[in-house]
Amino acid sequence: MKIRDDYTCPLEIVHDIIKGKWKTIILYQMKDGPKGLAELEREIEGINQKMLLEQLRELISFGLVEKKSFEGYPLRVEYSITERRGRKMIEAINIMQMVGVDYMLENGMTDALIEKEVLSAEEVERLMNER
Amino acid sequence: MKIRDDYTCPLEIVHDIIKGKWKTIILYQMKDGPKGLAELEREIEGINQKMLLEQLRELISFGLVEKKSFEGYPLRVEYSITERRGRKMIEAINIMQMVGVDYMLENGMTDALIEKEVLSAEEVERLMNER
DNA sequence: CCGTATCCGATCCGATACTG
DNA sequence: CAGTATCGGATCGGATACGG
Repeated sequence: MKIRDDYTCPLEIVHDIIKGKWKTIILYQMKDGPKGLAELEREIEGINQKMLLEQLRELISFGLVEKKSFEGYPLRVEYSITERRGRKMIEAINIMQMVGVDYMLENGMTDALIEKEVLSAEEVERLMNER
Repeated sequence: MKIRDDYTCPLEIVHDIIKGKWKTIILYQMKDGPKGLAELEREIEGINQKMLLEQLRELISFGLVEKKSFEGYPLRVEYSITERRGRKMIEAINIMQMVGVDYMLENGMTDALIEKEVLSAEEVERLMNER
């Protein structure tokens, strides 16, 4: 990943930070605590190891994720959100999650939300009534 | 832009909604009121008309932007943030803007922030002290 | 379980030319 | 001022194979 030095505005940097299909999802998955690599790969539907490592490396280089390695076997590595910038980005991702949910509610994708356990049937019900 | 129907989570949709180099910047530029096309093109450094129209079309199709055309000459069109989903996304973008600023402060890009009038010299000073 | 390397099609995006 | 069409290089992302 090339780090440029001619950014014209902060949002251009943020785009570099979270661009790609997986970055926000990876961050969101780590919001409740450190995760191992295999764990992330299991929990994120459709990702493969190459993409996961690639994106994690970039997130680390931008100071949103920290990596901690443990010696000995079995090998263990923990990836986690950084306290300052990572946490802040999670705030934004939480809002974006709401926007995505809103879109899904509007477009009759409620079943998917319940199946994937993003929301309970009751929560979907409540949100639909609020709209 | 292809609209898929097999999204596995809300954030995957959001990624489709704001992906690309320009979407967040375009939205941010409209946060204080409707904008014409030429106006946006002038204010967003580095964008060209083709990209602008392309991205606006996608933002409209996802319900984040509205377009209003006026009859007669000179031609006039207004693009604006939608009240529900667009406004919500602006909340997230505001936070992302802060993350970008934080990154710039940490990496000695303060001059750029002041030059582009993102922040005043005083605000930069204050934020640097907070860190 | 963790990480690296390569290949290759899909897409993104910038330049440019043209219309109402 | 607003919008469309096309072309080609750069980048992205999925599959797959291999090494610590």
